[in-house]
Amino acid sequence: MRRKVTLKQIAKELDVSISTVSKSLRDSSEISEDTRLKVQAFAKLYNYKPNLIALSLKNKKTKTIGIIIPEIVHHFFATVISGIEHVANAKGYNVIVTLSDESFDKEVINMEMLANGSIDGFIMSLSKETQYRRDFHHISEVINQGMPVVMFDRVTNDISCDKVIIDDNFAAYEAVQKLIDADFKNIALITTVDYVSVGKLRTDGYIKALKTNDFAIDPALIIKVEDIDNCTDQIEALIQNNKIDAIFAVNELFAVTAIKAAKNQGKNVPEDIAVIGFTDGIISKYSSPSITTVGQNGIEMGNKAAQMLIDRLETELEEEEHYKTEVIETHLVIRESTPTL
Amino acid sequence: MRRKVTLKQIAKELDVSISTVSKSLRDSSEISEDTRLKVQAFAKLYNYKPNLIALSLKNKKTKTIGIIIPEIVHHFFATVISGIEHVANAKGYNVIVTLSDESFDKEVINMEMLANGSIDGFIMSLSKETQYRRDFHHISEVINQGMPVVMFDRVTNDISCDKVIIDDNFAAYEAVQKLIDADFKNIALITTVDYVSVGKLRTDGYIKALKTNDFAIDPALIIKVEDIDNCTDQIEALIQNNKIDAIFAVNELFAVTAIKAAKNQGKNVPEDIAVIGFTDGIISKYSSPSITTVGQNGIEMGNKAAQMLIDRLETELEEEEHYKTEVIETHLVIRESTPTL
DNA sequence: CTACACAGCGAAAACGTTTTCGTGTTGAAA
DNA sequence: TTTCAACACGAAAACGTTTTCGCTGTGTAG
Repeated sequence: MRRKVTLKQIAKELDVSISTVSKSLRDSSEISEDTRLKVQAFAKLYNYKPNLIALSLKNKKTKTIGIIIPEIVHHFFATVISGIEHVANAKGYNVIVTLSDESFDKEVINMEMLANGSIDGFIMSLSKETQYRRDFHHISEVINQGMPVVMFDRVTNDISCDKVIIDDNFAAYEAVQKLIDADFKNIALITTVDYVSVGKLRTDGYIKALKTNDFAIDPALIIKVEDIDNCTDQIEALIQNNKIDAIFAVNELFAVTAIKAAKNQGKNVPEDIAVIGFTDGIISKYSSPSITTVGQNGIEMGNKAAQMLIDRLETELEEEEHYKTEVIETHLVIRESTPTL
Repeated sequence: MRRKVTLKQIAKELDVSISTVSKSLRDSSEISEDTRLKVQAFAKLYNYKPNLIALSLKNKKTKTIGIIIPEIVHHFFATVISGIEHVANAKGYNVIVTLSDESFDKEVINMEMLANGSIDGFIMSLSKETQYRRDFHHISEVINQGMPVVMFDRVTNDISCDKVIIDDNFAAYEAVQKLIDADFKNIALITTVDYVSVGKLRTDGYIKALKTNDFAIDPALIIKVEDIDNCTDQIEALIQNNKIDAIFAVNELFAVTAIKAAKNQGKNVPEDIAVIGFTDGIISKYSSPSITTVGQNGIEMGNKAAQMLIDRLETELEEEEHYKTEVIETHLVIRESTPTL
């Protein structure tokens, strides 16, 4: 077992000083060609690689980005990580991932953990509980210490920092408008509880679309799901309502569950009920019928977020503040769960 | 902007030595209660937290686990990460995730990157290209430097280290046997190219089941998909074969694609063709019909892998070698794509 | 009164780098 | 022969910790 070799060991072996070794490896002109080549050869032989921890300590830069997301098993978050990782890697950064499990406490703990030197900046999406409690002190604290933060998707106005979002409200509005244009009259909404920021925004978009077209808002056509893991009953109950000819769901899961519920009740999608979902993930693509949905490009969000964070890290000169909010374009992905619109 | 406070600053402020501050904060008995309380109060006020990078350098332990996987947008890998992250977190470890994108070079680069001090040990699953080239020097090198490695799912016999796998061969065998028991006679196989280790093992399991039951191996019933992103045509062609009454697919994607292809050709699942897939992910659950599949518990694999790695890290005393291979139980998840078996 | 134990604290090394600032040697110019 | 520049290298500081060891002063026992 050959343990990793250090500058000190090379120095000792070649009977020169540590400085000489370091300089040789960095091709400093201070060192004679003789010594330089000798050192480099030796270093190559022993496969010397600088210790990144030591470098981090010295440079006060870790070249590492910390990510905090609610869940990694959600396809959308996985795509965002993928997006972040790719641009980070291209720029020489690593990525530490931690999960909040939608819990405020875990979010705080992980954040404090990473803030103590492990990373140069954060990219994060708020946990449900954090959004519910509206307690963001951990985030402002980190920002106050001079560590940049980029928030994506689930963001808050209470913190000023760089953000990457989609226009949830408008995207929902557009989707519902499509349904209205296709002459659907009784469009139901399956959404989340209001404190989930994106859920609320999408709900607002739905309402806006109805109002714009002078449709009445019928509470019987709207359900707000509390527990996403047990939404089936609630959704089945909704679909009992025979008035409904279309459904807008604020995520894939609600959409596919609605389709299954409809089938169970002998209703065909899209003939009897049209369905539009939100998020173009695995489910929408492989469901039968496949689901028309609002595509939010997770990869692109990740790319953008990483880009913004790294930009801020590498220009850190001045311009604190002057935060930007990037809006990623969405687009309706037309599939089989809607008739040709 | 209040930057993070260090021992040195506290020492200066209170006019004591750095050692005194450090000892006070660690409740050393060397320090008088007076000084101790004074220091602790000050530290709390300024929210002192030790710099983890400095600690890592000093202790030669980072309390961080490096993960290298081919892709994060695969649900299975996401669940494994989730499993790893949870036990790692519970034990005070962080998790760095890097992606190989199925590329040998990226796998090597990321591995070397992380090996230079950033982490205490690896958990990894081989990229396709690495499996194809059978070049594992980067891994043996890391192990040689005394850094423990745990491989999961896509492993190789060429490297001896701790491993977490499922019994792919047996699981496939069992699944196919179920189909045979249910009196299916012409069972097709949709698998990957042979160098993908788990694909090969599952293929072998299929063949074993057929042979055990004195079924002929019909090459016309077996396809090996090269490009997973463009498997549709190949699969549709297979299903043209009207002999086929059942299909065993080595992953979810092949299974769902087969079902769609069957539908397109007017064949009903499971009435005309039964389908069993592999991996119990999102697709199997939400597809219509939902898919009977071999469940491999990613969370559990992640848990186990993290457990094994941390065990090895924290007993590092001796017992190099003595590597274990843990086999995680699989189970057939019965759903709608097979008739009641 | 002497010796000694012990409490309380600080200096310094160590982890592995990079970089600034000397310092000694050589050769050439004056 | 003296002076000075250039060259080649080393010492040491710095990043932020923890820990070992040594030092000083006080109090107590002999």
